[in-house]
Amino acid sequence: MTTETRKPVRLDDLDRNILRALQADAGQSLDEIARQVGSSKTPVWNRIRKMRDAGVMGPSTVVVDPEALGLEACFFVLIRTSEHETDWQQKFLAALRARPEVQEAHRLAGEIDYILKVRVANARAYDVFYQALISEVRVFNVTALLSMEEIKSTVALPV
Amino acid sequence: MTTETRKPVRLDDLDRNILRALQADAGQSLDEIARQVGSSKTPVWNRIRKMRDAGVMGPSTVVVDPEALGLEACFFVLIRTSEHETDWQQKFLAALRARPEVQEAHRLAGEIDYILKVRVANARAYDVFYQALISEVRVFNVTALLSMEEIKSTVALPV
DNA sequence: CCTGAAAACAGACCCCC
DNA sequence: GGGGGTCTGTTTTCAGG
Repeated sequence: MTTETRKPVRLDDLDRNILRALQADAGQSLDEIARQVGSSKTPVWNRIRKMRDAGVMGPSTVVVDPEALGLEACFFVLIRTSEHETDWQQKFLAALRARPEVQEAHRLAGEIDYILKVRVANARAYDVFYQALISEVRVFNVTALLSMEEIKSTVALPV
Repeated sequence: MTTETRKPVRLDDLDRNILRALQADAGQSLDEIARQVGSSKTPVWNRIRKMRDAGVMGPSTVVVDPEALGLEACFFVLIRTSEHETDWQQKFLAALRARPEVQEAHRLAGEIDYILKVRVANARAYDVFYQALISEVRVFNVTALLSMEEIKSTVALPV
């Protein structure tokens, strides 16, 4: 069993400023971040380490342009189901996690049970995904919303 | 005026493997990436530079745990509007881009015109956001879907 | 286009304040 | 807990095959 790091860390202004800088560009040098937040190398490094250990931030990643990979279609999928047994749910979650085209999956409150964000090459590829999904698990109703334009997409949280 | 980098770059297998490694952890050393993809430092570095220059990948970032920042509520907002003049649209887009709690905004095909993903501290904070938004621009119908559980959330695209 | 070495650089850890 | 220096490893560059 993996020990989930769940320490309740208090973040002060310096921590938050560092997070902001790292979210903007994680490739910056410590000196540069230190300059931006009005501090010096060592404190910045100590806080980064602290926040990493506490699980406040995950590993750094690069954001890749989907179009460069030929992923030109983005769907939001609204799912209603009639099944709510743990058994069904486990199977459904496993299916979602296994599919790399699913970028986000949330269980919702209210009439709609789940929402997915799915990135695929085109409408045809979405249909392949959809058929595969409903063959794995029973769902009651599925609505796919096709994105025409990505107005905004950011991984940065307001710090 | 910024020159939008829009070169159509062909990515071969080595490029894609490098992207996969960087998406998993952008903090790895070149040697380690080179080892993973079965190549050597310099070629890996050349391709990274090429892809950066071509805009295939953006700057590296860190993924921050929303709960650590006290952002415990996530809403998907479905918006219908009756207004479709460019003037209204410009104002709407500007409002979305200006609000840091909006993590994603897409213009959709079909009955629903827009979908937003909004991260806030709690339901109260969402209402503040919502009231502010509808006071800035007229919308016809708004449905907010509250996320109960984030089943999956990844920034990594299938490469 | 890759290999290997050399130079510039930044990250990790120290002691002192 | 922050300031500054130092050592180590990494990034970046470049000559050569």
